[in-house]
Amino acid sequence: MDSPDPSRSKRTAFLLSQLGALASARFAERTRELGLTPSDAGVLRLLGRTPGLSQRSLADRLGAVPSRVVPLIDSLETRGLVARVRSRADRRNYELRLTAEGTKALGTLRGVAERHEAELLAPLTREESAQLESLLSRLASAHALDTELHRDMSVDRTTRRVTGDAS
Amino acid sequence: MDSPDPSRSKRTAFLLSQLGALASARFAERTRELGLTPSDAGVLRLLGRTPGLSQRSLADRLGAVPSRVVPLIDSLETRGLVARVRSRADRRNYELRLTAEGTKALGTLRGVAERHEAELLAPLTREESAQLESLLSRLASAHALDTELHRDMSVDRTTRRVTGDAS
DNA sequence: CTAAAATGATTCACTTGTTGAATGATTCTG
DNA sequence: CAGAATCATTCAACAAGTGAATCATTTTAG
Repeated sequence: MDSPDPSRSKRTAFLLSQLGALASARFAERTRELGLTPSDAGVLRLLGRTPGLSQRSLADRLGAVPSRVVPLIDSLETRGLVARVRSRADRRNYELRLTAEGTKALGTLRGVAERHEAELLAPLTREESAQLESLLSRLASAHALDTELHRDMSVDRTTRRVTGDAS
Repeated sequence: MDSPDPSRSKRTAFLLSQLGALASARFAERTRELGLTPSDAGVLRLLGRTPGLSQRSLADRLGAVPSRVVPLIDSLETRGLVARVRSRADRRNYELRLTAEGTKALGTLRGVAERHEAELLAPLTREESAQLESLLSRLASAHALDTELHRDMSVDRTTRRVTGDAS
């Protein structure tokens, strides 16, 4: 009717959403076969990189709320993958660490992630994959989706409190 | 420990998930300001392209289950954006069409989608954006994420029924 | 040093989005 | 015409996630 060229642009964002959903769904399938959720995987990865984290800081780095972390760690602890030990320095919080089993699971998970990536990028050549990664990487950092979710961003918590008072 | 190069590859899929989630969230924000959900937007877009669709075929193209389509259309009908008229050929199903208001909303939505896309791709040059679209496009079609969600795929329903009997 | 504020973990009630099974009306098949 | 299939609908159930309230502990201020 009014637009002679509906295919020009304006579908990249849509493709990004679709492919992102596909990637997430496939990854979820794969982790589910290991008895893990994607959130579980995120926790293991984070604790592998930063042992001794408290639930609060884990929540921050995960972009989650503390009350959500509780059942997450509960389940991992029950299955013997993560251990809660009270911090001797500050007995309010735990120091979360991977158990030997947890470390093993993390290893398995890395393999899964690699196969997942390989499958997803199979239609592209090595060069194209590298190009894609470079482009996505730039988008991610430009949009402040840093390596982990909004890293520290201690502003957030403050803001939340302040606006909480204001409303 | 065992891997000397943790940054080699294997994060493209992760980036894709993250950026996809970001794109979806931003789009949801924008549509919410119009009083629409992303699902609403999908329905309007589909009915704009294919008027007279039944709820069943709409569900198929949306990748949703029919019972989910009911409240979706209910809400759009209540707001006067979509009309249900009984098919004279087959009085079991409706023919769904956009009202004048619905068509207007679809127009607004197209503008929103364009601004959304522009904002998302702002960090890239025109060339790079085109490159990205090309790569994503190839990934999408290679993974059978065709323009719309799994197009017809009448196999799906059959399979579901068959495996339902088997289990 | 002690009272008040802040912080970490936890619980709980609640919302939201989604699903599968059962139902009624209509149409198709043999 | 009788039975199977199909469309729309309702409903109960479910998972994920959130915010508010609570308790123990630590920090801050007077």
